[in-house]
Amino acid sequence: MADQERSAAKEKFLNFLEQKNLRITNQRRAIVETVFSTDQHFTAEQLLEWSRERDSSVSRATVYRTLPLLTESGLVHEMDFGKDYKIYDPNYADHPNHNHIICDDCDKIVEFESERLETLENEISQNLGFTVKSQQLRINASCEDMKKLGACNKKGH
Amino acid sequence: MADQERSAAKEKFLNFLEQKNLRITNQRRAIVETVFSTDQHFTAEQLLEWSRERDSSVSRATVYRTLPLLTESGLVHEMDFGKDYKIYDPNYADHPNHNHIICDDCDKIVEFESERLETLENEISQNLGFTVKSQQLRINASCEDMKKLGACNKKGH
DNA sequence: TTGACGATGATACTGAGTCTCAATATCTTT
DNA sequence: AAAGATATTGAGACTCAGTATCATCGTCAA
Repeated sequence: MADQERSAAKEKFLNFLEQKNLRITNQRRAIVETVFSTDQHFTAEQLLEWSRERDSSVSRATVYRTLPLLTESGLVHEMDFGKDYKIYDPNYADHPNHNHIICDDCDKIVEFESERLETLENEISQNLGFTVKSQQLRINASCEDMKKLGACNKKGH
Repeated sequence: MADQERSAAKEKFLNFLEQKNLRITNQRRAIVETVFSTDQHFTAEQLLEWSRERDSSVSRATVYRTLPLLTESGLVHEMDFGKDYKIYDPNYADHPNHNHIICDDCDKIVEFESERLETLENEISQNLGFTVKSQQLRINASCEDMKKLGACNKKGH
């Protein structure tokens, strides 16, 4: 993500807070700066750790209170890959409706978008009497790298 | 699910246990009979409760130990809809690779299958250097029923 | 019947996420 | 700048699905 996109996202979130009559506190600033200074997916606990490096007063409660605001603003995407923790994507505004392929062997995550997929989803939903609000496609797969190395099956992890 | 399919699934699971040199205990029998006497999706806690109606000696630990065997056997499908508990589908052997539309307003869950979707998934994965092992598409939507009632937004739940 | 060992229930534990509440920070009004 | 209204905070208790432990029990083959 380019620098100007990062500060744009930060700006948008601060506006979002303002619109909702929510206050811009030092802790929220530290969290938001952390979120939009990386392209990586992260967990709530990681966000806590990183935010504390900027402002040691940031608490677990505040991180968990701020995450729903970030997703509500549309700038961050919450994902559940069936692990016992959620994963957040700070790069969401730039490519919404993207999906994930996860390599079961090496945990590599690749994102992709597909208009044909979206069209198909809308078509199927309409036939069943629904209107799509959001969707999440997860494909678990094995990747070429792993096949070249032989079936690794997480050995050595 | 027809009666003969139920007993077929039960039979298959008992064979599965035998093949793995695992023992057929009263508790496992109670759990398996519970699983294959319903078409409904269920949680682990529900399965515990229902199984105890058949055999009050069934413990939470045994239910949680048996669920991985049921999914490993391919007869039951484990699903994660982003809630803090998992949902199990005892009807999996009859229609694998099916997907779900969930009404955000009334929690209705509808299943569907689509060959076009499968084809598209394989195509996309191959282009990115992956081979599909499994997939899960979840569409969150609002259903016609809810729209007729006006935007309910979970009021009254 | 006996012995090997897989399976069991009770219960302690884990860990992500939520809730509570007294104290504090922010913003507005004056 | 001070005060008042109230949103926000951190610490820590709590929740709850799921896991681990361990002494005891049940199953099956010999």
